[in-house]
Amino acid sequence: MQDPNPCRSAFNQHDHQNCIDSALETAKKLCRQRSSRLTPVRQRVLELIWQSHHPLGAYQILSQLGEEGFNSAPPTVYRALDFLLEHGLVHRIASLNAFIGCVSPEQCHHGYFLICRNCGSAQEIKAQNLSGFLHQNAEAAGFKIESETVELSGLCPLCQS
Amino acid sequence: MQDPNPCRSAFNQHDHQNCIDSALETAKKLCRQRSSRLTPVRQRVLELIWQSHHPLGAYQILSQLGEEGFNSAPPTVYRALDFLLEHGLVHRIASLNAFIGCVSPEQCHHGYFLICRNCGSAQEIKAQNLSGFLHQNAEAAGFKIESETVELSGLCPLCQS
DNA sequence: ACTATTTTGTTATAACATTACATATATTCC
DNA sequence: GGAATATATGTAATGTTATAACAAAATAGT
Repeated sequence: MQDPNPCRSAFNQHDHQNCIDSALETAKKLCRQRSSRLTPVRQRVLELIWQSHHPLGAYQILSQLGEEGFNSAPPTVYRALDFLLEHGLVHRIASLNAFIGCVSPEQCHHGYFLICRNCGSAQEIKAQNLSGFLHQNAEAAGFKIESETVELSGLCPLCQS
Repeated sequence: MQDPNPCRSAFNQHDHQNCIDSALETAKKLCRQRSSRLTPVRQRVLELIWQSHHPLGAYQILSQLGEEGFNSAPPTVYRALDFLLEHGLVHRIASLNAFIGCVSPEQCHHGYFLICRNCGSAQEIKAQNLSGFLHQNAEAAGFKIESETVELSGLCPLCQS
């Protein structure tokens, strides 16, 4: 299956506008399919998140919304984020209390992340067999995994030099 | 190498007092070796954390300290936690904003966790090859991992039935 | 147009964490 | 032992992240 979103390269130069456009198109398509409403605030929050390679905090998003004339009370942004999370359009990064766009909202329900501690950029990775490996280990303890949080912090290629 | 702490079974019955005692002895030994001071507050925080199989939030710990006559302003507990974290005696679980004892403070610098969404208990697991696997995947992206957050949420054996 | 559902506005507050500066307690070295 | 230094704690205020509760508005289905 082909990935709909080219953005697997937060650490490399690329035309990110493509990623944003692609993410929005996918979001619209999914919401149409599910007859969910991608309202103006929700769409704008998704755009703001995609425009950055740094995971964005809720209050960063909120202040942007405020500048653009949207309502800027916390529930506004948290509701939009809840919606986007439920639809798998964004991920929450627990170790940062921040949000990042999901590169394959049609399939994945978890995300594995590389997070640069120096420049703050983050990239979702595929790690094909990881889920199976984790489930295997959990099974040994009789545990049934429902959601996976894998956040790897360190130095991105650029920040190593 | 033998594990100094028997507590690898938050989801099973066992004499947890042994785990607590063992953790405290190890902590004292490590601090002696490093000429760090395991002061009364620090030790009490470590005990409180070990007494629970549920990861404890900072403010839960704080209110316990308060009841016992310790100072109960936030910095008190956060300082103690910082100390314990630095020495690898406890882990922070990012997805819960909570803290849990480390079962092998002499070796491990990361922790992999199974967290029951129903009863709230959490268990650290070994997952031998996981770190290597993660590093391999990161390397493919030119990324250098420094710390690993792996938190697996789901149902523990007891809560599945 | 009427009704039910969903979404948004608004106010307040809960939960988690840090800053800054003062005070006290240990440790070191003479 | 006593002064100087380093480490740890006390205290007040504030910063940051997230939710609760209820009212109003917009939308969808009939």
